Amino acid sequence: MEVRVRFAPSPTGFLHIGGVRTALFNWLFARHEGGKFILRIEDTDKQRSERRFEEDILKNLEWLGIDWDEEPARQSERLDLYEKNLKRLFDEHKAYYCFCTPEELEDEYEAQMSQGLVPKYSGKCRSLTPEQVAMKQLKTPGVIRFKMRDHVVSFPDMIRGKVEFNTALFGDIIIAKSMREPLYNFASVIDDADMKISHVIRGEEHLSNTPKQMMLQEALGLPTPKYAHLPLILGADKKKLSKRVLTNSLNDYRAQGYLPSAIINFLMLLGWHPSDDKEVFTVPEMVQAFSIKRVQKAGAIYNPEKLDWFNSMHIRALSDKELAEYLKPFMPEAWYSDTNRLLRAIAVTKERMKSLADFQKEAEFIFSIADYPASMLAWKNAAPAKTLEHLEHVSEILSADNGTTFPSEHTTTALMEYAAKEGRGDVLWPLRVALSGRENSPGPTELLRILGGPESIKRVGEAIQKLKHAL
RNA sequence: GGCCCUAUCGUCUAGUGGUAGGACAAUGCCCUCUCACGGCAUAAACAGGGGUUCAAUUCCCCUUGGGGCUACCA
Repeated sequence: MEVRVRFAPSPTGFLHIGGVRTALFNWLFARHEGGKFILRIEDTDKQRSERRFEEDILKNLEWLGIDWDEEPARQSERLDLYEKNLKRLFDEHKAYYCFCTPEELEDEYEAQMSQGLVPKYSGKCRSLTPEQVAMKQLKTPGVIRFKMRDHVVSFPDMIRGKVEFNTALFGDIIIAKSMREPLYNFASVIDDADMKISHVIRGEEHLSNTPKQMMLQEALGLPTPKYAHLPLILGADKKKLSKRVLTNSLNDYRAQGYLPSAIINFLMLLGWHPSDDKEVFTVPEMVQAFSIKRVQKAGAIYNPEKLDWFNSMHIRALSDKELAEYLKPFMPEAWYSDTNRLLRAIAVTKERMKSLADFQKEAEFIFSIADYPASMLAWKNAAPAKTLEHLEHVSEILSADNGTTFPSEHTTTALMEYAAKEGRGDVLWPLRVALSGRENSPGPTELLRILGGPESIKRVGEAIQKLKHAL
């Protein structure tokens, strides 16, 4: 049997972390098995569905590298199919119209609860068909219910093992608002069958929908796919990361400088673990290693610090050139004009970045030095006059450099010998501050290499002037 | 309330019928002119109670904790 899975988001909000995780596990499963990954937009809720959210979902999946097979389907464009199946249910007396008002239902439920019963719809208007409804010309819109057969449904969940529900506790569920307004449980069942979905991999919040959907499958003579219910991703408060909250949108992660592969790597390890202790994966390695057997059962709390770590690991795994491409939106255009200088800047800041957004502040001084106080040039309690003397000597060494690449080995050696003689801190600290204008920066030799001879000599000269003014 | 799922360091987790390993975070030391990186080290967990067993973190039951569902959302 061909493996066909689907990701079926409802476009009622921006793509968020939880959605990505569901999509990811489906995608990894499909790619690992050599199957198909189908995208289905579940936009039956006309009030809340918006086209911009759908576009956001597609755009971000694409950005993450989660690619789909076949043209994405939209449920709002498949109403004929649902209507056909709804008619069939009516013909076979398995569905009926219900005109109870919410108030009536609430009264009924309360009465049941007061008797210690489980509240459920009793099915008092069980026989109305669409024709009768049309004839009656009722004013209230009504809903379509499915006659739930009392039955103990049990199914093997690929992650949890055997799961059992008693459908007698559900009552007759509402499957549509009208013949052309299907609801989730119904539309989803029809589509999974129509699209020949072999495995339904979804969040645990759907676990209790499964028996309802299986009863619908039974009533319509449709096959039952295999089910796998993923543990939920929880926030620090242990509540599920809700799609209705606007935080955790992928757009935010993208804007904050997270790499797609880092997000995917992080999410994969949230609820899944390989058989060894490997943690940092490339995407092909993830596809290769994934197995649904090793998915966790309990919910996992989302830990942003570990995401940062994955991001820094994935940033380092990139070549300088690749990183430059990713960095493009995170730097002023001017920085991009000198490719060689940019690449050198990236090389030296690469392992200092937790996110792409860090690049600008880490590399800023390379492109233009900020003003700094003369006092910053002195190492610890060194006398300004002494610091000046060191810098002047360093300037002489640098100016004498006539090698092809700066700094030449001769220059470096001279510098280090001088530093060894006069005290490393006393010489290297002022040089480094002169070159970077900052208390914290990469080392002086690295800086000389990034900046090149003329710029280095210029900056040291400026530092000397600063000291002279201060004296 | 009912139904269902679930339970190893703070967090993500490995693991086995013979008392626990990794990672992130934290702390300390080393490297070092600073920061970052790196290296080394420390602290840190089997929710509780019953069984089964020579032996239980591991198997079973109960309790407790956490979560999900209980929509004319998905």
